[in-house]
Amino acid sequence: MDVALKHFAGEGYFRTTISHIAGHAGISKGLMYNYFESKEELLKAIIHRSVNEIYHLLEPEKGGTISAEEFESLIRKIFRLLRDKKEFWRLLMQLLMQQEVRKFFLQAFSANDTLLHPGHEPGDSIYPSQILQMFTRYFTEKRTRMPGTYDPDSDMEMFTATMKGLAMKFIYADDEEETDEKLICRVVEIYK
Amino acid sequence: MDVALKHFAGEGYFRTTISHIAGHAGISKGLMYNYFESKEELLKAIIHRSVNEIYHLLEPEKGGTISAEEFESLIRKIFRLLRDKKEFWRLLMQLLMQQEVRKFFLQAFSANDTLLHPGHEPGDSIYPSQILQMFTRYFTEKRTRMPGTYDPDSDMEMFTATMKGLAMKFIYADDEEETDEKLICRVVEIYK
Amino acid sequence: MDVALKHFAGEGYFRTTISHIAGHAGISKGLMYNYFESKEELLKAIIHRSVNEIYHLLEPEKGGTISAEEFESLIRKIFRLLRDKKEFWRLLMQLLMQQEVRKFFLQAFSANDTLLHPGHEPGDSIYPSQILQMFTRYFTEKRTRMPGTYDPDSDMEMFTATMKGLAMKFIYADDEEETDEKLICRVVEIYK
Amino acid sequence: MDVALKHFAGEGYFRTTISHIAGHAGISKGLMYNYFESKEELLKAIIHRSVNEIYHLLEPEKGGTISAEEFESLIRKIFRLLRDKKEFWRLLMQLLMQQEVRKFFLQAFSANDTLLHPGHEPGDSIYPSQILQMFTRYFTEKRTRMPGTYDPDSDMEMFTATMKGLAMKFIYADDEEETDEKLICRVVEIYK
DNA sequence: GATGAATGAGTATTCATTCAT
DNA sequence: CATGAATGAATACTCATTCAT
Repeated sequence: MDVALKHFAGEGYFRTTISHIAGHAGISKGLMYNYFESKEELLKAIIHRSVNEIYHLLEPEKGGTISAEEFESLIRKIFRLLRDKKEFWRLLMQLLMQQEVRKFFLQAFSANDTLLHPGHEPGDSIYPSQILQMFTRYFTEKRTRMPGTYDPDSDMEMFTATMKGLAMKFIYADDEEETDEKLICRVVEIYK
Repeated sequence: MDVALKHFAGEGYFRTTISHIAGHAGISKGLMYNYFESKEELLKAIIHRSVNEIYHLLEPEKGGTISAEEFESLIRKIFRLLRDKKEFWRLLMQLLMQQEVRKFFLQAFSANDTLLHPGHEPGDSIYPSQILQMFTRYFTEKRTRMPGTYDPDSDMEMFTATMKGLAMKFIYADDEEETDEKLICRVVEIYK
Repeated sequence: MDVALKHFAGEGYFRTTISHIAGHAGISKGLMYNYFESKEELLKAIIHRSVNEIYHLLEPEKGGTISAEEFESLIRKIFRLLRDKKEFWRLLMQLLMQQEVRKFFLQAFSANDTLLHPGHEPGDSIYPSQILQMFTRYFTEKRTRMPGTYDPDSDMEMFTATMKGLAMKFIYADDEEETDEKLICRVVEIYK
Repeated sequence: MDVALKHFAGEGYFRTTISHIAGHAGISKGLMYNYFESKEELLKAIIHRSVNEIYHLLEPEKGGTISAEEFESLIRKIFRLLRDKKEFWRLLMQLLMQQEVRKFFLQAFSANDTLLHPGHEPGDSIYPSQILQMFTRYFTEKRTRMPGTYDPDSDMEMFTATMKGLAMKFIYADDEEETDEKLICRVVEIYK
């Protein structure tokens, strides 16, 4: 699965052949099919695993509202996740480029879905949408601290966009730059 | 080329077959090869065309420094470009998901390259990097207006990230939302 | 289709590879897939064709009751069909050895089915069951000619069995024996 | 072997995988190869066993000529055999659909062959051809009882065909019908 | 005896590409 | 300009068979 993820992320799911993966993994083509019923099943298994890991790491964030400190720590956690699972995010981005897949994920995104929540009881785990709601709530409550013309919706949108842009930057950075720290600080500074 | 772009963008370059394109375009498979030497040539032709169109639209922006008004109009131009060429950007994003392609574009990005500058004499046209340099210059000069702790580099990074995030949002929006205006205003407001 | 039928009938559907058929037909493997979507589709096309031919030959037999002369001519027609389409019958027998296929054909046998009646309007063509019914009627009416202990049901069963046994003999006869004439005469003599 | 026979007979020898048999037999794939050298060996073992059983049941019939009573009892024995070993006959039929196999069996049929006479000394056991010869003799001698135009050869052929047809009927009957009795009586009545 | 991980030759199928017409 | 028949290399997948444990 590690070898497969690496190649799926690098060359793309379709361009990567089972033979190629098997070869690089040091096993035979046939053995691949002892473990995974098909190429697609292999892909799903990889996604399952990564999604599971990510959810376990984000699980503590569950719960309701967050303080400014928690906001900062959550953002740092997210960026760490982007770095540590670079290959998975690259694969995911690539898959999301396909209309069909995009639709599927959009649907699975907010609901209790077995693909995104494998092995969990409904209600047990954290959903992507929960993270988003947390931020929405955070910006809404921020208004009480910052009266005046402050607009939570607009802030949420800008924050989301900036996070996405930075995510792209981090995911596709080839080297292990340390300069990101400044950017993370900047995000926290602006949106905290 | 229109039909091809549509399907490349929607289902992906690899999943789209020449037969499929020909069928939807109402011509025979064979005729495709009268116009384009190969599937890859077709892809390049599509990219050429779109890049050309985009460069023509951005050409006036060439030249040195820009005023605050020009900054706003440039941003609006960019967002218009994202909207109008949605399918091309989707295709481009998808291609950039492949390491190999990414490397190629990264190299072609800053230099005078035939792929990105087809039919143009070297020096004739605008380069992606020129647009970026323009923004860099804009934020550097902004310091003269905003003395104090203002950091141009950091602003440039945040601006770039936000723009990327918004670009993603606009490119993959399925419907023709009009609500974007508020976001564009916000960007201008923050970074102008 | 002729080459395919020959090999399907001889070596069996599963043991016959597409490559083998293509090779013997003097065309490439790929071209096979221009004509038939899959191996199974090829099989179906072959069956369609033969079934069609057979139905056209039996069509005049349609209609209600038959005289003793018609009985004899029908039997002769059937034996001619067995001889002329030997390969098709071998293929069919072979397919019917599979439970699954047997079930399918049993169902399609008595009803208006597109597999067995391709290109025909419902009611237009003759059904296998119609031939059987014809014989049943024939034996029933025979009682009026042969009063006493004569049992039409039993005669029908014995006749059917004998016909099946002779069919097997004819279908799997390797050489073109002419000695069959005597047997056909015997059947007519006994059951007429 | 029982499990294998069942699946070979139902789905076909080629479509039945070793894994499938092993799984249904509750043992591992590997263990199969401790017992049988190959899939083909397994097939042969199954045939050996069944052929042996059948021969043991028919052994008493050996010897020269038979009376009318023995004729009837032999026929009943044959039908019982068809019923009791349904699955084996289905498998055999299926194998005989292949030219190659047909040739092989045709040759083994009349001679002393290890496949058909496993564990027996030459001359020890009964051969299929002996049964046929017995019937031939029976019909020949019948002429002494029925002088006139009676033709033993023709009777033998019709009898064989009818038996084959009935055999097919019995082998492929899904349910355990009891109505066959009437048919058996009819055969005896006609050919005795 | 028993397992199941491992192999590799084989098979159906796809699809970009060519080319005679 | 236009067609579509034809090709063949590539690819996912299957399955009988082996073998270390």
